[in-house]
Amino acid sequence: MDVKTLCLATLSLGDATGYDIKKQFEEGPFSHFYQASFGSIYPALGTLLEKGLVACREEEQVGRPDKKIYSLTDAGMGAFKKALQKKPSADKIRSESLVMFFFAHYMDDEDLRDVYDNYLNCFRQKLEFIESLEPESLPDGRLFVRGLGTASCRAMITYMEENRDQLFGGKVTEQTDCQ
Amino acid sequence: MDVKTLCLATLSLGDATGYDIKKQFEEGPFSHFYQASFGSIYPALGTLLEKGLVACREEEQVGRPDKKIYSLTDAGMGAFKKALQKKPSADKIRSESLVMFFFAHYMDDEDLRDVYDNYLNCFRQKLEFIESLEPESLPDGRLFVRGLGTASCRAMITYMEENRDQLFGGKVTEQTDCQ
DNA sequence: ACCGGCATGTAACGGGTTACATGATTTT
DNA sequence: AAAATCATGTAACCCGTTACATGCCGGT
Repeated sequence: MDVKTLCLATLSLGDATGYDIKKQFEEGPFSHFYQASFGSIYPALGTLLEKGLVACREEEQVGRPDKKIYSLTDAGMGAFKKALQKKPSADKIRSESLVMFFFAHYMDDEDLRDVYDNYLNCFRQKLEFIESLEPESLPDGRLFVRGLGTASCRAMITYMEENRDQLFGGKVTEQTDCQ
Repeated sequence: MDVKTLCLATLSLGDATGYDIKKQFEEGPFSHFYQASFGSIYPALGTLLEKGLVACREEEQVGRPDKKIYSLTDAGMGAFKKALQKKPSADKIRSESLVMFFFAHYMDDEDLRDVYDNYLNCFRQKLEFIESLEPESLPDGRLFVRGLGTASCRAMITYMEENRDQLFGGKVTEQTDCQ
């Protein structure tokens, strides 16, 4: 699933500019399982426009480039639904933090503690964010994804909190409360 | 963290050929959080050899190319430890299945059920595999990673089983037991 | 005075995947 | 007879990130 398809997906939730789409990738409900940068989004929107899968209306602005508001065409919606029919590929995960935990014995205690604190914090923030999405307003699929997100974040947080000592190999390490 | 570093990581667990390393990426304990193909591994090993970070001894074989068994040099171990000191980047996740659940309302029930069954199965298999690694023989870090893996797999499986109906929007759908 | 947010875009670069080329041996 | 496993490697390609270019406005 490439950025083009993800743009269609985002636009199915409402009209948006390239800038908006980028923001949705880093702050919106997709942020957990997908990300993309300007360098891929703008060209993608251009291609989609050529193919007639999105429409574009320009809104003049003073002092900054005209806003190009994209919206999904019927053809675009069709293309998106078609993309959803393909067998999904397996999840692709790359976690440098897990690699570091895996090789914890080669690391300084201080570095390891930083990685641990940071990683735990990530999940706490992610959880907080996901929970901030009001469940009442979500359609079934999004509710399900929300539930999966909270469930797995909670599991990670709980395990990390309960097994902190295991990672630091029984050595007595001071808590890093501040920071 | 690029393939070169991951090759060093793999070799720190024992000598291996390019072919072995590939297998470890798809079957070994890394498979959950990293993957790589021949097209990246062989060139990576070549570069590492040039830089003196790995050594290579050849073993003649009949009927197939000579086996090139790589091992980590002291310099290689040093480079790997250095790589572990860098601040890890955030996890990168791409899950087409989650995108599909998110947009479940645009999908056929049959396709959706396939995606659901498949995804659930993935986690069951992953869990089974992780649990097959004997905890006694693992150093602390690997034990911790193993624990995180089981915890998050269990959470996903449980949530999916308990909320199956939610995804299918209350519609009565027959179980797909066989297949 | 400077930084962050808004807003678009391009070009260079990096990195990895896919597919190809080769070929014996074992399993189905 | 076909497919999978073992074993290496290359080249074309895809896709995406990073960095750059431009420029105003509002807040600190």
